[in-house]
Amino acid sequence: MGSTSAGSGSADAPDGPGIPEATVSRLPLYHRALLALSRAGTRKVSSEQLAEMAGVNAAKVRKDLSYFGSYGTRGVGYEVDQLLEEIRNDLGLGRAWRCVLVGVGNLGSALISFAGFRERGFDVVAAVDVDPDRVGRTIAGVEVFHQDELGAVVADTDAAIGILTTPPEAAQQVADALVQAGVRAILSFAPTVIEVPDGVVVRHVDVASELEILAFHEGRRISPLGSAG
Amino acid sequence: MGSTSAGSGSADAPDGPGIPEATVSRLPLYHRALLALSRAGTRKVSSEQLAEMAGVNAAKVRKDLSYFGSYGTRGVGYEVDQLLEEIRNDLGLGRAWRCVLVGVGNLGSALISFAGFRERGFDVVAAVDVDPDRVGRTIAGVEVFHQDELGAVVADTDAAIGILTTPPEAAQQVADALVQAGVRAILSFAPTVIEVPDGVVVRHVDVASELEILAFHEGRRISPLGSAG
DNA sequence: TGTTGTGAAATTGTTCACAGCC
DNA sequence: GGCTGTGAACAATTTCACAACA
Repeated sequence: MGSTSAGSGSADAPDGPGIPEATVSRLPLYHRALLALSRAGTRKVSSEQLAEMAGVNAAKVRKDLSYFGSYGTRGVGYEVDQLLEEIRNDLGLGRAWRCVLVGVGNLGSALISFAGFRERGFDVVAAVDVDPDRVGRTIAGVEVFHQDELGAVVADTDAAIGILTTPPEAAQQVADALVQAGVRAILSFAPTVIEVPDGVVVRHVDVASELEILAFHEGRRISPLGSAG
Repeated sequence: MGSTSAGSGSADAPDGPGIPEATVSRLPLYHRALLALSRAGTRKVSSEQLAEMAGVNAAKVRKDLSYFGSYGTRGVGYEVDQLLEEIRNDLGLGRAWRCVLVGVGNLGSALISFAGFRERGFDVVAAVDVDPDRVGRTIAGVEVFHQDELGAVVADTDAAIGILTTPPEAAQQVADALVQAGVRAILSFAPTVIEVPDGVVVRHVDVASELEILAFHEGRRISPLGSAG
């Protein structure tokens, strides 16, 4: 997951023989849990507790963490701040990540205003749109430029991540422009497939698909099917 | 899952020995592709073409579809409208799904206003919030009630799906209230683990986690690591 | 001929269970 | 005694490759 993923799913990652993708997708859960523990002043945590907080099981926690080395103490557990630091480093959260958002509609605006990003180290440093009514505005301190200037905006801000919140028809050409501008990580909310060159990572968030998956399960509950045709 | 996922992930599904979860998560992709083909007037499609449109490979398409029976013709391909109808039924999209949204902040408001839901058969029929300033308002035709009335709102609207867009601190108690009210499918945007009884399906959309996963890959590109400590 | 449907193989991910260590 | 780290067993998923068949 892709995913999945959240509904998620992603293109090939250029990581060679490194960390399993399933493990990578759980690192943010561990990170979040450790952050809460650290803020609460907790010093030690067992794989069992961490698993509970992350909503997975303890064996998975230990296996996942083992890919990064041995950070625990047998008979004791993990030192919260040390493990947090390790995962922060693995996730590359020691720095602030600059993001450019493309498509300032309802969702795009909401994402710009969403404080949770900055807290976690992701700064939306600029936005672009094609609509002249939106260009020139400032949303939550983020200036909106014209989409034609995307290349210059990426270059000026040195953004590493593109957030794609356009309608699906525009998504591919925006992705092309982002890649052209040097962006190699894209988070797309557009419900369409995006083709990118090797080395560029795309992750998808598709809310309607998530609802459809829920509907699938809900529909099964009501009429279990089993035989048809 | 990749993404997902983008970031996704879900609780146990109550489906018995039915369709693999990985297959279920791809049905919306096929649905979307088939819808586009149907609208374009295309009558037949091969697993190869469908795979291209859905961003997967052909073997996967054939295997996935085979769980639902034989809808293709050897040497020819699949009949677009017939397959579309089949997947519509499987996903339970023949009907409109009523959704209640909890938490009318930036994201919640944006989701209410997002027309894409209704197009795909998901109606947000009511919203609730704890903030007195928000209660009583109407957003894109959707009335906002007080969260204390959640049970009554669910009962009155007969909503089957809950959309959870509260801050993480409130997520668990809202989920409890939704379950209490009879909702058995929840789409949560809150970055926290949610516990629900067996039979209730939760899917998570966690945007910050998706960004962290992108950051992980991006960080690896720059400094491949390989040896530490 | 061209494409599906599907067993079998390969790969990836999860869980078990226990040796090793604090 | 308790908990990590991990090889081995198991399960899920993907991919291969080809027989079946319109």
